[in-house]
Formats: sequence, structure tokens, C-alpha cells
Amino acid sequence: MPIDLLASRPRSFAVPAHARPRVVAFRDAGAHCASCGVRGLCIAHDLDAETVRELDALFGTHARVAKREVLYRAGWPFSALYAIRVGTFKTLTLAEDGREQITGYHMTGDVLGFDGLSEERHSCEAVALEDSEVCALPFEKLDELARAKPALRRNLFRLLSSDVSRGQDMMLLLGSMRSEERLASFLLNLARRFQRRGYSASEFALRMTREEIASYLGLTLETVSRLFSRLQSEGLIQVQGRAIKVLDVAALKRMVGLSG
Amino acid sequence: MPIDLLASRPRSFAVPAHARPRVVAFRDAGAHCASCGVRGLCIAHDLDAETVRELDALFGTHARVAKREVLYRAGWPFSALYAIRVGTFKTLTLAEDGREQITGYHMTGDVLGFDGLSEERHSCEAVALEDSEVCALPFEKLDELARAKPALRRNLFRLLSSDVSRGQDMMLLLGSMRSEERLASFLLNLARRFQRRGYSASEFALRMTREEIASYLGLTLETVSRLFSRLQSEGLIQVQGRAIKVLDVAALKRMVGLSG
DNA sequence: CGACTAGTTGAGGCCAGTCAATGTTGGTGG
DNA sequence: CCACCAACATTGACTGGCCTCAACTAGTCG
Repeated sequence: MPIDLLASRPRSFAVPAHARPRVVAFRDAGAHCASCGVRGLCIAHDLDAETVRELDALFGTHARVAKREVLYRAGWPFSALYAIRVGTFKTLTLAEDGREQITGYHMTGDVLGFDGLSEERHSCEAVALEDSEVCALPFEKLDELARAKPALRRNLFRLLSSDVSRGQDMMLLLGSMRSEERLASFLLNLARRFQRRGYSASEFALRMTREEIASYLGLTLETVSRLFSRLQSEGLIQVQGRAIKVLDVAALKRMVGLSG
Repeated sequence: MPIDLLASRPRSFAVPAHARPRVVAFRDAGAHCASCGVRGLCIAHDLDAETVRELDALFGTHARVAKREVLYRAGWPFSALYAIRVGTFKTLTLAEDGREQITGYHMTGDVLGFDGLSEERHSCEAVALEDSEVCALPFEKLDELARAKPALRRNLFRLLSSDVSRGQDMMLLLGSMRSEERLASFLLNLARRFQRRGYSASEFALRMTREEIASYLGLTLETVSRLFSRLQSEGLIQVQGRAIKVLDVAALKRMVGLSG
């Protein structure tokens, strides 16, 4: 039964019924920061036990978001950040004429929603790429807690700032790299993030379609498909649908101008 | 006589002498937030008199940065944010192979430096496009003050978040717009920002070269030059070197898919 | 005045987009 | 469980928008 994720979402804001997120909110006695596997990556990184306990206390709810379902849309009032507990999300911006640009892929431990902070409403849209689970962090309460906890405040600033840096990296990619370099850069980025989460850096499954990769990289799906084929024929990777095996990291790095 | 902008910059960090900023730091009794013309845009936006006074107190120095001089470089330790009092800056990221991508143009009232927050060192470089003047805001002190002042904290988060949103807008531009749309979008953005600062939205002087515009928009300088000529021949703008007159805003807006 | 930087314009080539046909995969319902 | 359908993916042929290379002009500063 679909319910609102956060009680604090103003009901006065008109959201078409069909656009409402079909996310399932629940309180899970076992789902706490303290026991969370991704704590080291997330907002609770490096906090003392007491702060973690207080963080736990302010989680409104945890929530499951099924594949293809929307966590928030552009225009929705901002009230919370979302820490990904399990799963993958894409974020995207929409132009007025309907064109869309995927601006990020987010996995376990990442925190979503900072785009909404400045205007009090979200400026982009977050969609689950697979069945996922998030922790909702009501921002008002988080801010209040951060006031007393320098380490938490620092984490918040860090997360925000790394979103800024990520944006700059993407501008570099979109503004000055050629298609092959873009895809290589994308694969290396994924590899690093999987590795940091304890998975293989050389063998992983993409969670997104060719078209979604293309949108993210400012290309077309055909170009992405051709590039996969080419990198495979050159022996740098092995591709089977969405299953990727990286065979020659060094060559990929050389491709994007990184030594090693 | 060149001196360090901030006494708190660790001397242990090796910076080639030639790379040091030739910025002139000074304390100017007349230069206070309270009297600053751009207060409404800047970090002091909407703060009560007491907070503004305390903000003033923590400014280490004001500083003049001459045209072409560097405010900070990628790799330099982060210690402060910089509010632009007068002037214009560009920020840019450098790829390892030397390619550079301009990631933003910043004018009076904008706050620079958020890129450095996550790694404790700057990830991009800021260069003055004309003789400028900035207020240096030592971050440690700012953070401490923000702790007690919710409105200041809010402003900080807002500024950071709008940097995130700006990045997303640029990804949309670079990832899915064609050259003409990019330039139109750029001009409209400049016009809006000049207007917000009390200048004409229809007549202004560019502070950057064709090459810098091209870098920002992911194009070449020749393409930018041709586009200016084309827009002029179509009667949408009038160009004379860096002097721009916008003749048909509506047409420019239609070009980027905005109604109006 | 000469050297240099910034900007304009033209000719031609190439990278990635477009259009189209076909193959493959995975979810759904009989 | 399998058949079916739609979504996803691959590949080819062709096109075109932007890049590259190059020549030339205009303005600036020793």
C-alpha cells in the first residue's frame, strides 16, 4: 500500500496522483546506522557512537523504492536527504522542451537530494534503477543535530562539496573528451566505486541501459553500443549485455590521459 | 609587494614561487559587509545586523587580484571561501594531459571555493578576468559562526547547493544542446546575472575571450565566433568585439526551448 | 613600427548523429 | 514451462555539425 515517505511533505503542494512515489515506508528495528554495512561511506562516516545513535533517532523512516520508481521529482518540495542503503539510482534534469540529461548514477552509501537545498524544492529527479532501499534524513532535524556535532557538519559539507566536484569532472568530460575517452572514464569510475564498496573492480554488472549511459555521457545509444564493441574487439574489455569484464585497466587509463 | 593572502595557509605545502598569487592583501576600514553593495546577493544575504557585524569581524583580509592572476590553484590547501566584491573570475579544471575546461564564470557577489571543501584542497583553479577584489572568509571561523547562526548556516548550504544545481544545468547544456543553443543559453544567463546586479540585461561587455567562451561551452573558438556572426546576421544580437547588445531576447529563449 | 594577441572567415575532413534493419533478452501471461 | 511481446542492443549506410587548418584583419603595447 503506497504511502507518503515523509509525513512532513506538505500536502498542499499539488502532485499528480500518478506521479506519487510508490515507495513503501517502514520502520525496521534492525536497520540502524550502527549496523549499516555502508556506514564508512555514508553520512555517518567517522562519527562517534553517540552521534550515530542520535542520527538513528532522527530517521523518519526507511523506505523501499522499487525499480523504475521515483524517489523525488523536479519541483517537489525539499524536505529530506536520502542515503542509499542498497540499490542504485539515477538523477536527471529535464529541459523545458522535454529533453533529459542524466546527471549522475548513485549507489550504496551515496546521499541524494542536495540539489533541493537552495530553492527549497528539488531541481532534478531521482529514479531507482533496481529495487532499492533508502534512509530518509529530514533536513531540518539533520541541520539541528549538525549544529551540535562538528564532525557531522563536516560530513554534510564534504558530501555537498564532492557533488560540486563531481559536477566539475563531468563538465570536463562532456566539454572536452571524445566519445571513447568518455566511455573509458565512465567504466573506470564505476570500477573504482565498486571496488570501494568491496566488489570486484574488474567484473561487474551495469545497472543502466545503453541509452542511459549515452545520456549521461552526452552521446547516442548507438555510439555507446559501437564503443563497447570496439573496446571489446581491441581486447580492453569483455562485454555481454550488461555484464562487463575489464581486461586492461592500464589501457583504459591511458585512454583518458591518466598515467598508469 | 606580493604577500600571502591568508596567514593560515600552511607554509609547508610546496608551491612553486612563480605560482604564488600576486594578490595584494589589505585591511580597509571602509570595506565591510554592512556597507557592501552586493550584500543582498552574497553570503550576508538576509542576515540580521548582529550576524553581519560578526561576519565582518572574521574577515581575515580583503584582497585585490589583478587581471590574469590566480586566486587559488588545484592542489592548494583549502582554508577559505572568497566572496567577490568587485570583478570577474573564471574557474577551470585541468585534466592530467593538460586539457582545460572552464567550469564557471563568477561575478560580484558570487562566492568561490566550495570545490575545496571535500578534500581539504582545491580541485580547480580560479583566475581573475579583470582587476578584482575579494573578501576572504576563513572557513574554520565561518563554520564556527554558522554554528550559532541558523540563517548564516542556511546561506552557506544554499550557496553550496546552487553550485550543485549550476553543475547540473551545465551538464544538460554540454550533454544535450547544440552549439547555437549553448551560446544562446550562455548569453541569456549572463543577461540575467547582469540584470540582477542592477546593470542592463540587453547591453553588456563580455569579460572573456572567444576561446574562453568556447571552453566553457565545449566548443572551439572558431565555432563561437561564427555563431556570434550568425546571430548578428539574423538580427538577434549586435556584436562588436566583446560588446554585446541583445536585440531579441524572446528569440534567444525560443532557441534554448524556453517559452517567452 | 614590429611583434603579439584576439577575432573573423573560408575550405575541407572527420567524428558522432540519424535512420533503418535485425538480433537478443527478459518479463508476462496462457 | 514455454510462447510471445516489448524493450534492449547491435550493426550498417549515410549525413551533417562541428573541428581542424589556414589565411587574413584589427587592435594593443613595448
